Amino acid sequence: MALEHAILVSLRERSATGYDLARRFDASIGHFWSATHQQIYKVLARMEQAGWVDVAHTENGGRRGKKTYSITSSGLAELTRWVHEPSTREAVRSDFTVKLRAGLDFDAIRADTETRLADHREQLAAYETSEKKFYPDPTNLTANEIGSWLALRGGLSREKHGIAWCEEILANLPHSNGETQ
Amino acid sequence: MALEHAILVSLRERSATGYDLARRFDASIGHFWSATHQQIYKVLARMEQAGWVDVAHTENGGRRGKKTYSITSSGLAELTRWVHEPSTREAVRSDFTVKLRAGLDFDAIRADTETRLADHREQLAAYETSEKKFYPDPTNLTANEIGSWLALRGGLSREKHGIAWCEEILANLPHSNGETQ
DNA sequence: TTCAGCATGTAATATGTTACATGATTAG
DNA sequence: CTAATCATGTAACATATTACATGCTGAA
Repeated sequence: MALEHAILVSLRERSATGYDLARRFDASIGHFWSATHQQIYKVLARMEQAGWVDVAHTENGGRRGKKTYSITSSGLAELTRWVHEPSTREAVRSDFTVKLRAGLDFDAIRADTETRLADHREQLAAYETSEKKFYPDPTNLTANEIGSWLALRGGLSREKHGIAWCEEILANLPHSNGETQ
Repeated sequence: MALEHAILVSLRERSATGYDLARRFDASIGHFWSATHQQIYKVLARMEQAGWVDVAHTENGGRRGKKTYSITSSGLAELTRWVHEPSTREAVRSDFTVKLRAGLDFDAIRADTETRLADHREQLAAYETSEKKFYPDPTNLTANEIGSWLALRGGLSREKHGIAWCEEILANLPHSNGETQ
């Protein structure tokens, strides 16, 4: 139910094509909501029907024109309504933890954990760079910036937790030859 | 793709009916993989077709008998195969963060954050109780227990991160009267 | 001219949620 | 007898993934 709302948040920052949105979902917004371009196009069509977004067509001779979407007042009203709903608990689905819990091949888990640890470190470094670049003085933010900064802080915290957990796993996992039953 | 595998892990610990599994997914396994009974029944039927589980019917005069599922050697082979696959990055989908990023009504976000903070604290306390009860001496675990203990440690870490982030939000969120644009 | 990036989508499939439905057993 | 828990499912709908498909533009 929330891809719509993530798109509205993004369009409120700047109008965009479906393609632009897909790129944003690969980068900034993707840090807390993931979506593919196929899903985005489907949802945009639905949102247009609902009147939450307007479309500006750019005809360019060729067959298919570019479509630039922007948020309408009705879209903003919907976003505001939704922000007032208490948020649902996120469903936890971690296949990594299922694998860990299986206790079936600690060498495979170890390798997997090392990959994840490297990922987390890379992501943490990217967030730290973003924070320095966009929020060098967090004591002095506009109302608009605070939400984005706190979202970024959540990402930083999440990666740090992920790193600490991976390190704990690596420190405690015994070595094995395949099955450990 | 992993509900099957979460079920296999659970059945490997002890055979169960769909109903039993649903309860486990509300409790222990649910801490890292959530599923409803409807979804579990659908997937169990598919797993039976695939030969990953066996069914023992308990006829009890009445119309519908109880079905007790247990893992087969083929199911264990599949689980082992899957554990060796590198795990996929979990798709992040946090509607709370989308709301935060929207920057639209900090009082609503504050209330939401307080609810989440209370949830996280409750969950952390539950994990801490579990740890004391089931793993009083973590330096002395069997191979089988280590995976479960590390999964629990991940839960503890996740809740601690959640608490710290909520506290940071509450400390930094300004007060507002509705729209803050 | 070829390849990367821009730009839009359809189709098939998989997965998950919500609402609805049934009936047995057990504890108060 | 009545309510909770045990136990199994169907149906409709919503959401997301994967594979496929098309065509333009600009740089090397």
